[in-house]
Amino acid sequence: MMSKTSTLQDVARVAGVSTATVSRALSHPNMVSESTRRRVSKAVEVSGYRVNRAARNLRTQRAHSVLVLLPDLGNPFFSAILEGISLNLSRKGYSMLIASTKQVHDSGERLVDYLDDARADGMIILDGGLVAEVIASLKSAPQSKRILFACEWIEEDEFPSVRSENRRGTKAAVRYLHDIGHRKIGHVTGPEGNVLMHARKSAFIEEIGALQLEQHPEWIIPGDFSLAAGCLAAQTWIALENRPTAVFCASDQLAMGFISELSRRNFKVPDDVSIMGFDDIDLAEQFIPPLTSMRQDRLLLGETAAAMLLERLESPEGAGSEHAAVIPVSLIIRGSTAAPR
Amino acid sequence: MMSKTSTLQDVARVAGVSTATVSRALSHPNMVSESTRRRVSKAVEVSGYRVNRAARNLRTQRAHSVLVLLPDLGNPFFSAILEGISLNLSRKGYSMLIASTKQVHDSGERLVDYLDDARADGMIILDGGLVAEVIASLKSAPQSKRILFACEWIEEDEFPSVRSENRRGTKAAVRYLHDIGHRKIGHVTGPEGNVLMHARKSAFIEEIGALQLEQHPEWIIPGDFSLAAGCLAAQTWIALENRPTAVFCASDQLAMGFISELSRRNFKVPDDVSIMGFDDIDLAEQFIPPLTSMRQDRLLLGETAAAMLLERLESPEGAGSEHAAVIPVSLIIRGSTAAPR
DNA sequence: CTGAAAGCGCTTACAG
DNA sequence: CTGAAAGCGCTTACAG
Repeated sequence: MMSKTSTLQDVARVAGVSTATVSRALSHPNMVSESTRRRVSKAVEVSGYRVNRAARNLRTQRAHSVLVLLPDLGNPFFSAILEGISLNLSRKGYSMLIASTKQVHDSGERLVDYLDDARADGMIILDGGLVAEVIASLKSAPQSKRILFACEWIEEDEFPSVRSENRRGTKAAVRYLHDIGHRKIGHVTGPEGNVLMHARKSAFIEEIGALQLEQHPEWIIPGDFSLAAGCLAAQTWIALENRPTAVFCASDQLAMGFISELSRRNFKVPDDVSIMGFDDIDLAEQFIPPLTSMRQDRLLLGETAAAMLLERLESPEGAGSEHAAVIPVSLIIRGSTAAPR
Repeated sequence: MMSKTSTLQDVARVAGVSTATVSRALSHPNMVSESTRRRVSKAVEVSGYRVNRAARNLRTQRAHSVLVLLPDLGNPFFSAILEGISLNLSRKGYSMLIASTKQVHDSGERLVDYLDDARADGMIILDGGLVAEVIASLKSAPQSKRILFACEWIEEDEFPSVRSENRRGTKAAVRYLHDIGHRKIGHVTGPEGNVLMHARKSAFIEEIGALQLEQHPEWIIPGDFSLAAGCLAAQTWIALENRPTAVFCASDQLAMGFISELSRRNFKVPDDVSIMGFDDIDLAEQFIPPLTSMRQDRLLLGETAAAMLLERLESPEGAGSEHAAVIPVSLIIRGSTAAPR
């Protein structure tokens, strides 16, 4: 091992060939002879050579890295998605860059700068709530094909995306509650304006209609995915004269907040009301009572997002890869739901 | 805006100066005249110029990015730390690269490769559990000054680190339980071999000794920071003939698992036993009962780690920056602890 | 299968 | 204060 990292030149000298040959032996092994390949790899070992990525990136005009943009780095919901993304990126030799919408915005940077300045080849956006101005700039950018949305998306279906089965999952949740005997079913929604909130809420209403169940506007309680909103929603539920016997919450955090507040007010779940969530976060299983939920496969969602983006980046122009992938969700039945009394 | 990103050359042509001057106007504005500066910045605007990072990185021999290494990307405990790191990195124009120990290991990559191949200037390691072989390779590497541990660390104090007040926090926790009247205090530990586990456990034992409280080996229950381990620990506690009246858990997840299991077995917290955790994760406040905990300022921890690393990277060689920073913890008293009955 | 040479887009001594 | 020129470490037509 040398203390100064060695270059292609060093390897070439040791191997007694040109730098071109070393480069080929490393990147396109089948373009050189067997014996050359061996001498080069020996020389690489001896000198402890590592390719200099900055040089390679400059020469090949690729960054070999992808930016993942989160609405909020502090939100643990994304960690499994990141793991999936990272897994597939590293398999293909790409690095994963992380930034949060808020920080990028605060720093005055433009999002497309990451693409423009050769820091990243593409980006995966996990935030459907980008301000219109940013979206407009992304659309008009010549690099718009290097952008993919995951988990969330934006209304105009201009960018490819990967998402969970929000609508089917919601309908399956309602049907499940119906199947175990509930006829009065409420819903706590996500934040106003959010695409997931909208998908789940509209699917909820449709399924309630399809099952010809009672509909009351006050049974749809506005929330925002958070624990705190779940607590407030529980208070709203308690204050109702005519209460639903089951409540489908748009997220597990909502459901947990809802149950917490109920328990504080001496209501029992599922005896007094069945509560279920969406996501199946790690904690759902450990909650008291264990939470019935609609499981999102966040790891697979991340893996798929990375795979789709790389396919688009590496394929020559308009390779007919799919525009949207939908990841199946699955119903996980636990103790927070039961037949109405 | 052009469809092809423009280069320094383009800007120079528009501004009617040399590329050297454009470069200076951008990087060292006070090295050029006022009027030149203005013409250049106008030309930059017109051409939509963005510096090409790969070229700059190659030329300056810096990656302008830092690798953050996590034991497990799926673990939400780290998200706030990441946010802190990212905040300070982006302020200084650095990008944040993320990888997990497991993935790096699985892919057969060596950790130092990130430094060797010019992908990152330095790294922040959030995993004190690296295998000895990897640690040895890090130590012997010429780039060992570009590595910093955060949150966790490794026993031999060779690398600079940022950590929370694990020992003081633990002692303060025990003292608090003592202050409200407990004389029989137990502890659920983190995973065997973990540095945090060791720091907290040994501080626990010391403080129990200092307060001259009862000591029973079976009151120290082995765990591993997880919810599941907390459940098991509760079973162990239930099985004891002589039970502690308060239990200090080495993590909030442990405490939550402990309480969940107790509640399943019809024990009441804090009536039957006081339980407290360590970390003060978001959920602690919403738990039933709300969890008393020792709060770690994970955001500050991350910010400090980034600041220390950058200082070392940017300062000429052995700038006398501190070797270890310790982030204060604070006691958050909630409903899961009370005076013994 | 291999080598000489050009060039990716910057920054920075060096000279003026 | 400014410009011409070298060079960071690679990869890849091009020619043989």
